[in-house]
Amino acid sequence: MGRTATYDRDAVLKAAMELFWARGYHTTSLKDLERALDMRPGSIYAAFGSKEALFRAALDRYATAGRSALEDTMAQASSPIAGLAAHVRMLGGIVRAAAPSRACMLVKTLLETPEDEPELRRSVEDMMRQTETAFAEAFRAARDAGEIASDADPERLAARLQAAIFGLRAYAQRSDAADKVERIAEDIARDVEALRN
Amino acid sequence: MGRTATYDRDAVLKAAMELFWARGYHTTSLKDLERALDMRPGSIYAAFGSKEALFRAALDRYATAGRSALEDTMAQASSPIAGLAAHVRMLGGIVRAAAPSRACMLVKTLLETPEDEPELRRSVEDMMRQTETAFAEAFRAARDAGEIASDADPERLAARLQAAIFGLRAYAQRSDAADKVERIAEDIARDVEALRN
DNA sequence: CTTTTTCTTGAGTGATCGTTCAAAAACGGA
DNA sequence: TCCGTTTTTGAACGATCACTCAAGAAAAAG
Repeated sequence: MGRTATYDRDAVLKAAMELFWARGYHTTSLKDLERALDMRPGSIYAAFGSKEALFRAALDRYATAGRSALEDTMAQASSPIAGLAAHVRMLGGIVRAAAPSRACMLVKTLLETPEDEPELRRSVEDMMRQTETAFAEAFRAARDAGEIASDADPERLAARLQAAIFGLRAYAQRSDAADKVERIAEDIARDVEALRN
Repeated sequence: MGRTATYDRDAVLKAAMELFWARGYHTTSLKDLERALDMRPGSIYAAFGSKEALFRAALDRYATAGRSALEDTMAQASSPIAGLAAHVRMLGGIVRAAAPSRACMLVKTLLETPEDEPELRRSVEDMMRQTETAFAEAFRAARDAGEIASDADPERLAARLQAAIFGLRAYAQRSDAADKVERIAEDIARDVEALRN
């Protein structure tokens, strides 16, 4: 059956994701990837096809992990609003965590992707929309359960929350933001909770 | 006195700013700049020294223009809070305006600058701090004038507002965000106004 | 007009980019 | 052990990167 691969595909994808998340797409060279993945160019191309395809796979892994983290938080929470608030507070902890970057990889990609890369652009926006839709569903559930006002607009609240999170995490990228980020996250979380009847 | 330069330095800087703002630092090549500035590499290097130096000059121009726009808005407003709210609403109009990008150039730069470019990073963060300080001064003036609560924390409010604006403009970079951005801006503006006594 | 000074031009530099591919290495099956 | 298959390796490729500099062009000074 031929030689068996020596690498763990998911571990490699994770390493690629962490490197791309930290450095962005254009500032990450194949040399950087060879080092981080401990693979030679031929193997990388046999496994993933191209730098851009690898990036997309890494980005997809990032978005999927983020969504499942949100799902877990929501499942553990006592109510939709409590879940969303807990999610925001968790994000406020990024300044203490040792993550590759404090900014969101989707936002970083959106901002560094000019309009001449339409496929990548569309992928990123799709992934953002999926998370925003999850927010909207939570707000809708909260409304239907009577937790928030019956005339609340789930889509509008979801867009606002996503924009607030984008800002929180972009702000967190500043090296002098450590103490302020948790306060901002707390403020956003309380705004969400303030929607309650 | 020798040959006189054929270009207008400020017009060139403006064109460079617009190109860098739209495409980011790493995705803008010298070929792109030659086209946008209508200058050959020798002239560009004689005038600005390096691609990075030109970028920094363009970034500085961007930040200065943004600050003076804020000052103008504040000067025209009937009160500090009214000025800040007007500023946010003006930013909500970026989706209709024909700007090089809807995202903030400072945020784009912060997110695409890895930690191995410390000087550029520090410049960007300094410029962000200047704007945040302007926000804080407005909130302090509002507090001292009795427009908002006497126990309000100007620095905290300023950090929160800046994060909200970062998020608004990052969100606005999405191609499907047109109708939502103005609503989000309106929400942020009303939050600012809601601080009033 | 001639000289002097400054600016502009654009071909060319070495380095690095993403990518390819022939050869070598490592496995399973017979 | 030998074969067939698959993976890994790393040198090499053309393209492009930021950047340089000798030569030409244009202005001011004499």
